Amino acid sequence: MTAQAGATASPLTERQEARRRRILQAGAQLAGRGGFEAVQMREVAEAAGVALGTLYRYFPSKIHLLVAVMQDQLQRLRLTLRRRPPRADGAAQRVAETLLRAFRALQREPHLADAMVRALTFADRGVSPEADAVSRLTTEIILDAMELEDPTQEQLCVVRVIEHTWHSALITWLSGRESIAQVERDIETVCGLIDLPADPRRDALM
Amino acid sequence: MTAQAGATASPLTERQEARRRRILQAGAQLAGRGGFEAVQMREVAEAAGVALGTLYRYFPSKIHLLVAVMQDQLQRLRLTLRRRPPRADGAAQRVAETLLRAFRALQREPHLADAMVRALTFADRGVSPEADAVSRLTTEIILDAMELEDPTQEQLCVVRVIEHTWHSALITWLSGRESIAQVERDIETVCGLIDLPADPRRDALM
DNA sequence: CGTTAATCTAGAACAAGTTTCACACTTGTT
DNA sequence: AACAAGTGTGAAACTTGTTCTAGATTAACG
Repeated sequence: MTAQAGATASPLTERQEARRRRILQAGAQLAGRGGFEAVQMREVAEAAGVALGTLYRYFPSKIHLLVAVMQDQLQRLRLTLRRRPPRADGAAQRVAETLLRAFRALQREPHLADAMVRALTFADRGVSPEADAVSRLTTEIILDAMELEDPTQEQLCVVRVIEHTWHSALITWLSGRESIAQVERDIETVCGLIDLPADPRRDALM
Repeated sequence: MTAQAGATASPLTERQEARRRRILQAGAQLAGRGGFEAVQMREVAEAAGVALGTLYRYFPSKIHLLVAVMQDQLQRLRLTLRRRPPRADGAAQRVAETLLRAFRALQREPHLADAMVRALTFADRGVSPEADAVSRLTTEIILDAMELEDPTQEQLCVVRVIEHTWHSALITWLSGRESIAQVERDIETVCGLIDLPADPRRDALM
């Protein structure tokens, strides 16, 4: 349990910030070729110019490292989306467009996608905080697309289901069990939940 | 690539069938305590009374083994469901009831669930056929609950999305990021897709 | 039976994630 | 400047999945 894990820990000197960034970059680069298994901790350490022990001080496991890479990529995606938001009408359309755009981006780097998504779904309780950060980021990206200020419980639940579908569809695509077209249709299908007419329980909770 | 992998390979003698069964049982038992990481191949081999090399001849990796365990459990679940099918009215309700029942069963063996689900989502292209078998079984269980003879493309797509949600929700529950109640609501929410009227084409997304 | 191929066993060896240790380097404090 | 605490380094060790090898056992077949 190192201190750096949380965002609120000791503020990291400049050199440390640089090291962290070099490590993330090395990880992403190795992941970009070869995927999950090509990210070998010894190689990451060497490529980043740090000792193995140092790598483990910054990221206590390979999973932590790759989840952090994913967080990084998601933040980047979010900026891109802020600059060029989806313009379709209807929340469902905009969410679908957003995820399909993200999917297309991942198709350009399938190995990187493999490493990140496999790490995320393999993460166990020890990586909860970091995996949760990724989940929150994803949620925010979807809520941004919905242009929703104050989501209800039901809406949050729908967003969760969309996220589930997103992650699991990526997994099946990456493992060659589902085609790109199928993933796209899955995404469109699950986005249909957004427009689902109110069911009885909704009134009670609003 | 051993021959036994496919179901159509050489028919396995009685002793071999018994060995295979001992291995699966040993795997399930170790998984039942300790989860994924407690399933150590040396221990599985010892508990099953076979040499390590033999274990690897029957199951070419730990992932293969655990996916096979999952297949076994799913077949068992299916028999149970055949004997006592869900009786709610409405396909959506019956599917939800089925999955909630399965979820409750998994809650009784969370470690086993952990091992199986983690193995399934971690499976890469090399385990495609086996993972696909699990997927087909799950699909059939859901279709059984829907009491559907001849599913349309759209219905199959909805079933896929339900499966995605099911797997990913289990993952988040197992890693402590989502509560039992949330998983239950996710399942009920995604089952809402079943009753959704077939929607008009929309492919002008970019 | 005897032979031959396949299978099984025991155990060593290898690979990659993780831990540990002894030592050097920074950094903040007085 | 001196020192204490924390941080980084390099290398070795440890763990567990996986592979390999040499010999014993089994099964199939003449």
